Amino acid sequence: MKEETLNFFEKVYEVAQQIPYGRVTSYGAIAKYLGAARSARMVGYAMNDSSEKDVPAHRVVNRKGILTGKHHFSGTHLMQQLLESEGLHVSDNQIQNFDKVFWDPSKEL
DNA sequence: TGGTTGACTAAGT
DNA sequence: CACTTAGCCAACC
Repeated sequence: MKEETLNFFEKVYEVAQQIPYGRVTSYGAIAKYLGAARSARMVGYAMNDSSEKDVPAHRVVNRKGILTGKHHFSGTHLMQQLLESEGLHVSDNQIQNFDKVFWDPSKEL
């Protein structure tokens, strides 16, 4: 057995890792998929450990498509660069065509 | 056990 | 349309 926490956070990582390339989702969408729609804050909080996980945290933004968590990344624009590397368009910390690239786990899964 | 925290969201001003 | 306030809930100390 792994020493994984087996808690809410683990679920977040599971879903985040399933985000397809070139797509993004919101904290609330993940939280909702986990059955805790009102725990969107927990999702972001969980992403704090994403550094040690294989979680593409850069694909997770708030519901407006803004890179709210970019501040937690190593570089200032690392998160934006990662998204642009996936073919996304980011401007002023906000993902362009957010509704086009939005990936809802509740619908896709 | 209880209080603080936080990468959110919705509603109000 | 932009900023402020309040509600939310699980993890952490």
